[in-house]
Amino acid sequence: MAASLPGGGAEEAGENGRKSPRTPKHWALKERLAELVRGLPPGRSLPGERVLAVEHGVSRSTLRRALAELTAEGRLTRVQGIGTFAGEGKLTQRLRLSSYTEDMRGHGRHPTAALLDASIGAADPELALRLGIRSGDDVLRLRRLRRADGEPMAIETARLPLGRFPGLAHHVGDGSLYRVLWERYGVALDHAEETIETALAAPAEAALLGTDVGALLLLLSRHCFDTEGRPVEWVRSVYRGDRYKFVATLVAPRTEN
Amino acid sequence: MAASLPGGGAEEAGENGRKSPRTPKHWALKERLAELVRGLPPGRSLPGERVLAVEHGVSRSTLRRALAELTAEGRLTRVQGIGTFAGEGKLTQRLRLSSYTEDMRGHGRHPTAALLDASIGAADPELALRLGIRSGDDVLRLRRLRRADGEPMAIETARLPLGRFPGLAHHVGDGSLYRVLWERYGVALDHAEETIETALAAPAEAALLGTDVGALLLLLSRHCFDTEGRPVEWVRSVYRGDRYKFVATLVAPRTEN
DNA sequence: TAGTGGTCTAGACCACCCC
DNA sequence: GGGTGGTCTAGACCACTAC
Repeated sequence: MAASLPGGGAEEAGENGRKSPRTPKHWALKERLAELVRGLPPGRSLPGERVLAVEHGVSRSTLRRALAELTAEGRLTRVQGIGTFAGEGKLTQRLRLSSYTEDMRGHGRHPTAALLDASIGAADPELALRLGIRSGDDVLRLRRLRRADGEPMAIETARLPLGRFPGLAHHVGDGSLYRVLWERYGVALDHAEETIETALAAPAEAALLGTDVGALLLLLSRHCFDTEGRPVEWVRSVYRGDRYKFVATLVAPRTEN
Repeated sequence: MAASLPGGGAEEAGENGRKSPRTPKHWALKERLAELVRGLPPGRSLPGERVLAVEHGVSRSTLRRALAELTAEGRLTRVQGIGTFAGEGKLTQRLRLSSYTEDMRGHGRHPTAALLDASIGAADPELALRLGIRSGDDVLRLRRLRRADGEPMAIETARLPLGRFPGLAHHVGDGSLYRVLWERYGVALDHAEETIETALAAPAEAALLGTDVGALLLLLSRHCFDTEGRPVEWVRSVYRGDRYKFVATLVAPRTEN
């Protein structure tokens, strides 16, 4: 199978005569490969880059750009030294307090959380504001790597005001932090403000998540409050954009027209 | 100012002797440029690519990769034929039913919505399932381009079952669709399920949004239901990932321990 | 050693905008 | 014409994995 792609030049007249947007070669190639991948079962391996480039009549760089886009979309998985494989599709996680474990179980996946780091530091002014403490106060920083069936999925960095939770560092493990807050300190979470945006993987994150540097991430920032309205923690989580999507239920305001 | 970057080769011993992740040149360069951009007011222009590449002792390709990452993060804005400029930061939109207009006004922005297309087609099996109709039934497809202060921000494609809303195509304009549904058909939205994931800009989307092909997007899919639990519309929206973030309020379940 | 993917380079050429 | 950013190429070299 060969057949080379049309050049990047303008062509094809859209409806009405409105000029259609230019389609770069890498995008046309991406769509062609997407069609190919669609017919493969997840995990099935593809030919090497050099072979694919020749087969489709493009340079390796152009081929790599198309593959990078498919990888970002979760349609391919690539491992250095091993090969390129058909992707597994995205997992859906509900946007709510304390949901990772249940959602993964709901998908028939085995979730684990490894504590990467638990350290104490001083709050900078911004963090102090968020946690309702004074700049310089002690803050406990917990860093976890979440996996599903052993596959790295997300990095979660939580920060809590240590003044409210003395000795907390000795009580955290791989289990539920919220359970510890309730059982040892009598603090229950009430609500949180969570923002979602895109981000790119820094080298350290890429290493932990097993992605390339610059890979697409979903960045979730969660600001949690207890039943008295006091801030309890500030969590920054990055999820693999190629493996995750989030779902929320929206309710119409009562005073709707 | 010059000083070239360290090569991509392994080096530097991290703390403890744990091997630190390799930092590619483009990432180191990105961080260096990010520092530079941080000191600039939004809209301030940067030197051209060729100049920057020489200044930092890298090839134009590597420089471009660093600039692409900064652009994806919203820290730079680039326009072909014009130049590269410091970015404006991200806007925050609340995740709720019917919020774009109010949220933009809340930011002091002037929101507009242009109707790109209103057409009638037959539902494919998947869409029919979502809209609670039979495959092949008429579906109204509405496509809007949303802007803030004239800047393209999102493309919204809504699909509604025409059987429930006869003549709807003649009553839609640039105003609120939900208002029309209520005033002419007595249908009020009750709730929706909204999923959020990442996506890349196809050529047509890139042209409308003024981004490059392959630019980072946030893809929101909204499935709306009326007060009787019947599906009312299916909306697929793509927002510029470099300009947007979303925020939701999460509430703890009552039975939380 | 030989395969895989990942990085970086130098240079050609194109599309777009403004003068 | 001469500036900007965008695409594509050919090739060198690196890092990782398997045998």
